[in-house]
Amino acid sequence: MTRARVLLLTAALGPLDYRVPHGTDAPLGSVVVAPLGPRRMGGVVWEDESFGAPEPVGDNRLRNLFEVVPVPPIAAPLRRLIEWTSDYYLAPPGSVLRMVLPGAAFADARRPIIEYRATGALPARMTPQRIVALEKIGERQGIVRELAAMAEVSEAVIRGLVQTGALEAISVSADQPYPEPDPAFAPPDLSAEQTAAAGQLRDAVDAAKFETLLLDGVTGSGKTEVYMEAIAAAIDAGKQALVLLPEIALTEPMLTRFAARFGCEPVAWHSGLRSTERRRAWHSIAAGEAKIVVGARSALFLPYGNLGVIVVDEAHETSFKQEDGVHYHARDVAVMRGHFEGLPVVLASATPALESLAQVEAGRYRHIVLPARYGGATMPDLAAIDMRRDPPDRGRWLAPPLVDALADRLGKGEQSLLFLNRRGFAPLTLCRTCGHRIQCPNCTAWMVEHRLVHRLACHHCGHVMPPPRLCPECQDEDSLVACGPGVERVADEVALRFPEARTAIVTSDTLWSPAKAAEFVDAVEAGMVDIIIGTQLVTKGYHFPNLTLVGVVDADLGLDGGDLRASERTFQQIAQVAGRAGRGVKPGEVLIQTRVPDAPVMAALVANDREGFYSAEAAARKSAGAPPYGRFAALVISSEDIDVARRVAQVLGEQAPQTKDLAIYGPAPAPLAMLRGRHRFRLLLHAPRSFDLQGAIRDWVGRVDWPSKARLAIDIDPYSFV
DNA sequence: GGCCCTTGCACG
DNA sequence: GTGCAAGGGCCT
Repeated sequence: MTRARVLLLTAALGPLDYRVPHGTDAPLGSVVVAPLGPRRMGGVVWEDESFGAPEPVGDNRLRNLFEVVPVPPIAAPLRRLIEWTSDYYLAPPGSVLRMVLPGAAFADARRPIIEYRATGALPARMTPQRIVALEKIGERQGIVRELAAMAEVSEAVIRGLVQTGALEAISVSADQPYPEPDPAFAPPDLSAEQTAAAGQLRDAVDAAKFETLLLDGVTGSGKTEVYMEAIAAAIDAGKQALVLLPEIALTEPMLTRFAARFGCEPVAWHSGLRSTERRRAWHSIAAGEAKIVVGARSALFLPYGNLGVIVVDEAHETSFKQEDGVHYHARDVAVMRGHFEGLPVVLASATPALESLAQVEAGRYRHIVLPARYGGATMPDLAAIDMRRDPPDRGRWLAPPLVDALADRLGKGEQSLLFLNRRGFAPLTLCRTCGHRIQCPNCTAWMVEHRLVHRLACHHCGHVMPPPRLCPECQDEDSLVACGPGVERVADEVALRFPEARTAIVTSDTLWSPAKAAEFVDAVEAGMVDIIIGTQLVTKGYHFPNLTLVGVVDADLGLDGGDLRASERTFQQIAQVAGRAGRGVKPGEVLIQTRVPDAPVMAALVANDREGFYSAEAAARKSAGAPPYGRFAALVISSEDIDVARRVAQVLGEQAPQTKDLAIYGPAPAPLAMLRGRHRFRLLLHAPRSFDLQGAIRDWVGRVDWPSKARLAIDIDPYSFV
């Protein structure tokens, strides 16, 4: 009789033993479906020695596996990566496995899926819901659930439209192959420096050995063209290439750039895919057929059949750190994947993370530098506007020098970008009469006014409400005032000052789909936009040659909050957005509005002194024992019942390990004391690099018994301190 | 005694 | 995660 130990797709369980039915073959790594109580559950056949080698269960308790799923087995290096991730981030292995095997893995790729799209025929009975639904769906297609989500109506409305013939069924095949990218399609015209860098990357890919390469080039130096050569080398060798991007919004323009270089679009992987696309992509990736995959961090765990290189673009971006579920950092796990799979990992950035530079210094990463912009473009001029000396008018946000500069560009027909990392119209609504501030009922956060859609919204839980006319506290009429600026308010000011200017607001609210993102790029490239007002969404990736002025509306915004990376993040964000200016023949100018022009980070930006900033920041981190020279972990205890959360946090605090090297702060209410209706208490751990932080946490948490109403989230190497 | 709700635990 | 059984409270 054959047994198989199976890691199931559930967070609650370790590996369980099953019987392999006669005539079935289930080698290590096989993807299987197993019985679990009354349910069927997916899993992977695993080594007996893993997860502390639990005792095998008696033969009499074994149940038969239901089936071995006809997909390629999960290879040993990926199994090791799953174990490592689970171990390092103290996450259940089943949760990590979920990222390797999403539902799409179990869907039969050969079976077509029925999607629906509008026929243009209108139903005899038109209801308001039906009108809205058809309008929102437009030309798009999808399964019933997706269309209902798109149209923000119930599935019944969609089914009704199918009944009346307003939507027609189309059978979509999920196993059509993707077109093959051609490495020789449009080889780029590289500068000498780019050629040298590309050569190093190509050699690393050809060597097919683990190595981490930090591709460090100023904004506009053509890093993308360089790493595309590494990808070409992988394809030449018959292998796959993975490119990780920090945001979904960047994938669409990147697909276009890849199509220009390789003759066809690569395969995209991100949370916005429809189920048919997801199924097709997963199976093609697992089969080793999808040659280039461009995706968000979740693409990192997919079971590539034949991976040759991983590129992490904008590798300094903190959005690579997952903040819920498994708290992994995709940049760090990418390096581990390279280690287990024996392949090179390229980290590309104009403003590398201090962590990456420390690895270069330690001799673990190879440093490849592109010091100059491509095609003779010069770096923009940066200057600070001292908001204490040159304040904007009352109730305005743009200082006179910035207004003058905008007027100048408008006169010359050049484009400008105003950067403010704040969505909506105003971050706070206040009652002038009683001082009441409108807060989210579920979170310790203010409701943010979004005037374009006439709503107040919580940016943490998504709660929305219409803006009240009366103060909810004192019932006074028309006493509520908006405090502080968001991008919409800056756009209002621009419209007031320059009524003739054509503006575009760019945030996740306005660029919520790939199509919208493409529309925006087209409009700017066609010269249909004079002034872009945007959040961090516009700091990266875009190349608009006619954009010559960047205004940073509030450079100090990221500095408060006591985050250990606040200075680094501010430097990176402003250097990145500054990099949008002067990418063509016309030189760029960057004006930074700040109240603290003497702060080291502002001074370094203006003096274009990256080295100085990094070495001062590194010294400060070193003396504080902060990352990358020391380590943090956060334990967040949460419950809907504040007393339960407080009590559990208390008990956990009392049981804390007492070790010389480990400092424990708290428990204290987390900075975001309530989130999505759950009260939160936090313990912050700080230790030197050499300390076994995970081991200590494992022992500690294991000693405390846990009431079912309280939840514990463990965040190793946290990036968010709320 | 019977019914409902909560809690704890097994699930191989 | 989810289903089930046991335990406790409370109504009839």
